[in-house]
Amino acid sequence: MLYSDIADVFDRLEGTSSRLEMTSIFSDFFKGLDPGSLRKIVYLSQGRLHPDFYNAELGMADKLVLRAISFTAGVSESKMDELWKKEGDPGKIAETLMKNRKQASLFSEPLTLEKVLKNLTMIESAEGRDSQDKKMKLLSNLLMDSNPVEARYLCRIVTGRMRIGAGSMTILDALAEAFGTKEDRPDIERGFNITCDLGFVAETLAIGGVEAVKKMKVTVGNPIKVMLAERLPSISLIMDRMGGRCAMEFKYDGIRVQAHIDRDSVKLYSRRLEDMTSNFPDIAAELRKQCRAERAIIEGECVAIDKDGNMLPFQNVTHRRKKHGMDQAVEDYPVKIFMFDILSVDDEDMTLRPLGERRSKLNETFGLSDMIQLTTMEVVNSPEEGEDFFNRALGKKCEGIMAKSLSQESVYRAGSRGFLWIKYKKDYEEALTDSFDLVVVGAFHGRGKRAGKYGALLMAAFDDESGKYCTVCKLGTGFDDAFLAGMPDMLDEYLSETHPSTVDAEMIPDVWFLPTVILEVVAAEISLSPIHTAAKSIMKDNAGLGLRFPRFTGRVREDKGPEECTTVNEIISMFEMQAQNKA
DNA sequence: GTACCTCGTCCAC
DNA sequence: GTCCGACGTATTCGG
DNA sequence: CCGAATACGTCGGACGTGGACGAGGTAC
Repeated sequence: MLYSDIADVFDRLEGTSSRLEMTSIFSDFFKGLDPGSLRKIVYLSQGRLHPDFYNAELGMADKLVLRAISFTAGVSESKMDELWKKEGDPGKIAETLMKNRKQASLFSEPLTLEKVLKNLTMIESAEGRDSQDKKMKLLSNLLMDSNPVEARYLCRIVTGRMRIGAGSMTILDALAEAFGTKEDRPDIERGFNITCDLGFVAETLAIGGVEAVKKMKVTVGNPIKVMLAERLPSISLIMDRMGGRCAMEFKYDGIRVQAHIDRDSVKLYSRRLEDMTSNFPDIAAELRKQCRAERAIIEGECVAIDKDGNMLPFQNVTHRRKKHGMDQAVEDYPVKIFMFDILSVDDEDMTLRPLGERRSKLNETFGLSDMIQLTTMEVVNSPEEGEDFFNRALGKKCEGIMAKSLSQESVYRAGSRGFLWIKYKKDYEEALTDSFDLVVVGAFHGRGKRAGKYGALLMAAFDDESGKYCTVCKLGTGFDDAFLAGMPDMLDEYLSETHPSTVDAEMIPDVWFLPTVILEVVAAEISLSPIHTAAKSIMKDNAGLGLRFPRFTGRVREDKGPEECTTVNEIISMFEMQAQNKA
């Protein structure tokens, strides 16, 4: 099969923003494919070579792809750099350079799907000495034989950013249209949610039709798409939405784990279905010990604790995400798991049962211990009770709460975000959270749909002692299109050719500004930062303070001069306050 | 050759 | 993780 | 009563901090 046929379809998809049209483009294309190719093409259309959970990556992203393009087209690194800043998309750059080249290579053969897959697979498996060069040349080898459109999507497949506007949900629509009817769509989606393998679902449909997909079962050992929660900005809105009554649960600040217990083997999967068994061997063993069923799938949150069993901030549990020296990490960073759901017990699918039933099943299936606990959960009947519960959650160092519907329809909706579960954190309510007035000291060029604009800003607080502006975060979300478009007008008059002497920064932006413009920023919390310079080495050696989940509130503080912005001292006291509240 | 640092990539949130 | 915008569909409004 | 306007949910794609790790470079 010719790769150009596939690239042309991607090109047509990118040309429309209508999901209905994308669906029919995909579905027409799918119908003509043999099942094996279909499977591979479905992966490619998502910028992948395998399903999400596949345990190997290409190890090639923007920078390495740019190197491959520059090697292929014979363009200097500095020219590449300039193009990268302007275009914000390696695919576009490759396309343009392929258009401009004088002559396609003389003996070039048309690229086939097989050839593309072969090289991509080799890129994936290259490792060790000179592997970066090898990866680069394997991609270059493909680009050499590409026409401009083919080159665009080769680069995008490798970086995993297809930018065709069609994600897995659109593919599922198309699969239903191609191999079934609209009524089959829920069954097909469920097939995806319990296998997590879009290509496999496509292949199964093409071979055995909807009947074959309906036969797919929740299986211990195969990760299931996790259920996600919607957000709402206040407890009372949540209670309205829930019809005045719901279950509330502490929302722990750790890593979500889906545990598959099967006789003597236990597998742990992350939210994005990566295998994390080796990272929490203690949890895996203890779950087996406490599980009274032969087989089960449960979900919980793994949280780091101190020696007294008190919960620690998120940063601690991330030390468990390592490959080497796990034994030491298990000792140094003890954890607990708080279980909150059960998806299967002894081969009985629990996902379609209502929440209450699942919770009782969870209770009766597991014994508890220091390491294995249940999330704190209560039935809440009014906003006041909800507020009270929320405050108790914060007191226990939780991030906030999850509200869960108690209706009979409250099933485990694998793979979807909906109002059956609603999360609430303190920083969702602006009145409850501290905001920061930070000065813009630099900017980064945007990528993709922000190409040619500033994609993010470098933000700083004022340090009265040194008289310098110290960085605390980048800021790249909360901007609407108008603000994004107006940024150059607002900022460019303060452009500085060099790193301003008044700015203390280790992170180097694409452009510098003289500290002038102040924006209001909210964040979830303040964390120790290895890169930001505010309060450097004051709280901890070689660490500064940074913001977690920073976003723009939409307010430009034109009323304030730069020296009136939030100070480093204020951030230090907020950080101390935050640590105190949690102790 | 080794020890250490930087850069890029990936993934948890 | 947060956030914004486009689309599609359901619901309400107005002639 | 029907077409137009509005409201709402879904989906996709921008962007954030921080830790770990592998590759590659450099200094000794």
